[in-house]
Amino acid sequence: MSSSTPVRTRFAPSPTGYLHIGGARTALFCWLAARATGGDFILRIEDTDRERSTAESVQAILDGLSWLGLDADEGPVFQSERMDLYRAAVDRLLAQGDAYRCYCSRERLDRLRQEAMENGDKPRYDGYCRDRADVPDGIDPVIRFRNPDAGVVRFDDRVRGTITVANDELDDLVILRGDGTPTYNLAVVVDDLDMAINLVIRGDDHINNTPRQINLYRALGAEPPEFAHVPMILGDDGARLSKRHGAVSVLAWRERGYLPDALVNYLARLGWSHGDREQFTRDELIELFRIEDVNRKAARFDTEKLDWLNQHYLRTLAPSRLRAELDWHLAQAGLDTAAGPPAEALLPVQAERCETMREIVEQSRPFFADFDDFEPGAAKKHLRPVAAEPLAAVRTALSECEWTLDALSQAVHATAERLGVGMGKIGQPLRVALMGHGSSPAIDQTLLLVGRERTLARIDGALAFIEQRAAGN
RNA sequence: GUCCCCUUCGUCUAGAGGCCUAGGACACCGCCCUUUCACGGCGGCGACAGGGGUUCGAAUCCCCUAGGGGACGCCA
Repeated sequence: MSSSTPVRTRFAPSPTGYLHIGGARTALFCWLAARATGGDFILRIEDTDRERSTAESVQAILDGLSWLGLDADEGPVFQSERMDLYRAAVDRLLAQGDAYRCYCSRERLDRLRQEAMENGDKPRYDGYCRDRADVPDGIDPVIRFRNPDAGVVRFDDRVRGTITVANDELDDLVILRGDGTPTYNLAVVVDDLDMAINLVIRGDDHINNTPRQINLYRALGAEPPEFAHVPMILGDDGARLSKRHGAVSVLAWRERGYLPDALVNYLARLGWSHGDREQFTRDELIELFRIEDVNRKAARFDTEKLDWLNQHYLRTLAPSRLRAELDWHLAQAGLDTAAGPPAEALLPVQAERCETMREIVEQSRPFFADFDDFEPGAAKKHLRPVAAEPLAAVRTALSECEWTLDALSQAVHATAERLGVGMGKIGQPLRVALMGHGSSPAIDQTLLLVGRERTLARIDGALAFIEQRAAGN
């Protein structure tokens, strides 16, 4: 298979939790590999384990993928609905003598494992039931695959290179449980075959399963597809990603105010690169992505770099593309958008100074609702008696001012000039009066967004605060 | 323990024998810009895990050591 052959691949999560960051990146690589070659990206839900699979998890995975914009060409296909296929494969293996019933108890298997460990061996099934003649009563046997005894399994991983494993390292794996449901290794092989997958892209924790699966493919009379094992993502402390790291779910990053385009760019760049470039649009990724350019080392998730990318997209993406996220966050924050400036006015001024959508909304709160108190530090520094005169003066100027950016800017500057004070003496007190704290967009922008009525009322409030505090002292 | 795999600045990475006194990005530190927070501009700090080979020449090839990870389920 050349690097330009259309890739037919799949993302196959098991619905036992949310779509986490590592799974999302695997999905992204699958999607990119398919899109880059004009191939197909298929979603398959691996829910053969009925105990752990839940409908909520399926939905969470779908939601996560959809938010990221990773659309599937086929699926979701549910393994739980394809049992006939797996049983047919098992029957075939049984008939061929490549599989057999195993009646060993779990106790015996545990003992075997324990003994092997103690002897410094790799724990594996000893093949006790391989040629067993008697059929014990009252036991639902499992079906095991008869793994070849000799030789080696070799495959050329598209990212790892050649990997070789001796067959005597492999044991006879269970392919059908006692309850008649297939296990992972059987189901993947049967499905990938049935779906005509030609490139399996998955986490490198599956490298060890691959030789067994290759043996299964051959027993089923088929050549295995190609494989590409991508490295995993670690937490910022270098440890395997877990709940302990906070946001492992993709959707949790949405809540924190990150953009799908930023996360996609960041995830793509984690383990993949194209020269010195850092920023890629989706189309550029599709154009430049090649699975063999993925590197082999597990990478740490670095929120600070994501922050940088997120701000980049906040500043450069077309407003139409940002609007859905903005509205979602505005709603999340519980702001009454009718009580403030139009939402589209926020982005151009806030994106320059915020790294996340959530921050934009939080920083914009005073444009939509009144605040309760002045931030103590800012008030102490800027709402002092000396600020009263400039504030009163600027209030007068503003009350007569046309509410446009130019006019507002001029009104403030003219007031400063008339009083013979620097902008710092008037801009900061005004800012604190309007926002409750000392940071906001440029003062004219701030005035425009706060609006005339609120501006005048808040200056009055600040004036009263100054007076009250002076009296108190 | 056994097998498989990994190892360039704090982090993500470029690098496929000479272009490397190892490049970029994030972070960090200065300076500049600036009415705030930011943006931006300029500059700085900072790495080839260690040891042996091969070669005229190695971050790049080979071996060993060390460190790290993964797998070893009737989980996926």
